[in-house]
Amino acid sequence: MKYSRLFPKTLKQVPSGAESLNHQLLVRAGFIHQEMAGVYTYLPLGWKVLDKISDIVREEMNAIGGQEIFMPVLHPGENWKKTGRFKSFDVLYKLKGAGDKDLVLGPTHEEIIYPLLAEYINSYKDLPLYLYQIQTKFRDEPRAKAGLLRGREFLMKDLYSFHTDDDDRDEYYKKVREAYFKIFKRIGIPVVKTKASGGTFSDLSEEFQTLTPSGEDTVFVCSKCGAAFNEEIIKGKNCLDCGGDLKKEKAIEVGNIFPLKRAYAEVFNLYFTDKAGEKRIVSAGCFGLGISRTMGAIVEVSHDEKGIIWPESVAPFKVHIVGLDLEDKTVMGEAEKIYKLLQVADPERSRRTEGVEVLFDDRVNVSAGVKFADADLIGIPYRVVVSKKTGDKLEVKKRSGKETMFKTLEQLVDIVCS
RNA sequence: CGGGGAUUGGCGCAGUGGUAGCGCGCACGGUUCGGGACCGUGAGGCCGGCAGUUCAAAUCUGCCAUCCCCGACCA
Repeated sequence: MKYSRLFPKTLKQVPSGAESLNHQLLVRAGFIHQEMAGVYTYLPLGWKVLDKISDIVREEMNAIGGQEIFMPVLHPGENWKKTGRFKSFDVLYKLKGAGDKDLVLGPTHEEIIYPLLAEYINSYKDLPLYLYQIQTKFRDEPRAKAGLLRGREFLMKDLYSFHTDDDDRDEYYKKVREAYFKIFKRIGIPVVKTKASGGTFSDLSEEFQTLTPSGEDTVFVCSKCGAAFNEEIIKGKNCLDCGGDLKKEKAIEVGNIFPLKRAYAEVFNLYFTDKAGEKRIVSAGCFGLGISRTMGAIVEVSHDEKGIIWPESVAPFKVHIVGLDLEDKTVMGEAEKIYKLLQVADPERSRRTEGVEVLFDDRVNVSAGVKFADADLIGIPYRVVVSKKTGDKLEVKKRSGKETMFKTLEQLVDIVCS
C-alpha cells in the first residue's frame, strides 16, 4: 500500500474527548474513528488489525475442532422472554419490528444457538459439537468508555460447546483454556488467568486478564503460587489456592470461559438420546474473547511516547518503507523496486497474502521528520529507509528496538519472512 | 443512573454584551530537504439546539442534546 493513497492521514493533535491512551493513539494514527460513545468505525489500518486478530483466533478455534458459523445480530424477542433475559439483561438493546414485534440486538447468542441446536441434536452420536462465531455484539452500557475497552458495539468471538456429560465438557473446557493461552501468546500480549464468579450464568468461570494500570478490572495475583482471582471472589488477603500474599492489580478482561448451567438447555429443550436409549440433557460451555477489546488492550500495553508498537502477528503491515529524497527519480525508482520485490505476492489484491505486507511512504516533498513521526505513530514492526544515501545495504530499524541495522534486500526478506 | 467538566472553521484552542480570531491542516507560488522547515497569498465558521433577557448575545438566564472523567453498573 502506498501511503499517499491510504485513508486517512495521521493527526498531529489528539481530538478532544479522546482521553484513554488506546483511543488517542488509534485515532491519531488513523486506525479508528469514533461515531458516538462506544461506537467506532474501523478504518483501513484498524480493520486490518482486527482481521489479523480474528484470524489467529480462528486458527486456534479450528485447531480444537471448532466450526465457524455466523449467527444474526437481530434476535426474536420471544427467545429472550423464554429465558427471562428480555427483562433481566439490563444492557439489552430492544426494538420493535414490523407488526409491533419485539426484537433484540444480540449481546450474546445463547438465545439463538440453543434453539438452533435443539432442532438438530438428537443422538449422542451428534455430540460433542463445538460452534463459534466472530460477530458484532451490542450492549447498552450505562457508560461506554476507554476507547475500544468498553464499547456499546464491539467485535467478539463466542464459542459454544455441547456435550453428552459434564466430564466431557470439563475436558474440552481445559482444551479451550490452553487454546486461549496460545492465542494471547501469538497475539503478543501477556495475560493471567483469573478465577471469577460465574454470575447467574455459571457456577464459576475463568477470565483472561491483561495486567495494566489502565484496566478497569481489579484482580489479585498471588505472589507465591501465581494464581489470580477477580475481586468479587476474594474474601480476605490471602490466596484461595495456597494462602500466599495477594497483590492488587488493574487489568483488562480480554477473555472469559464458562461451564454453563443447565437452565438454557432446559428452556430450549436441548436433549439427546444416549446409548441406552434414555433421554438426557445436553451439557454446555461458553467461551468469549473480545476481539476489538484485545486491539485496544494491545495498544495499552505496547506503545511508547511516540506511538503504537504493534506485535508482528497483528501489525497492519510488516514493513514500512520510508522514502526520502523521492523528488529524485533514481531514488523513487529504487524505492519502488524494493517495494515491489518485498511483496512476493500482491497483498493489495488478496486479503490473505503470502507476501510481505508493505506500507510505502511515497509522499514527495514531505520532510523526513514528518515521515519518521508518522512511522513511529503507526507502529509497523520494521522500518526501511530508502534515500540518496542508500547503497547496497538498506537501513532497517525495528519499531520495538533502538539500533539501526544495515541489511541487503535478501537479508531483509529473510528477517521479515521468518 | 448520581457527581464534575466540556461543546466556537476539517482538527486543537482563544475570545465577560457592540454582528468572530489564533495555531495546525488544506489550496497556490517560492525557498528548504535525515526527526513534525520557512516566507508570501488564499479558501473555509449564521459560535451544539430551542426558548428567553436586551437597542444589541459566542458572551447573560432557562430547558434540552452530545462527548469526556469519577462513581454505581458490567449475564
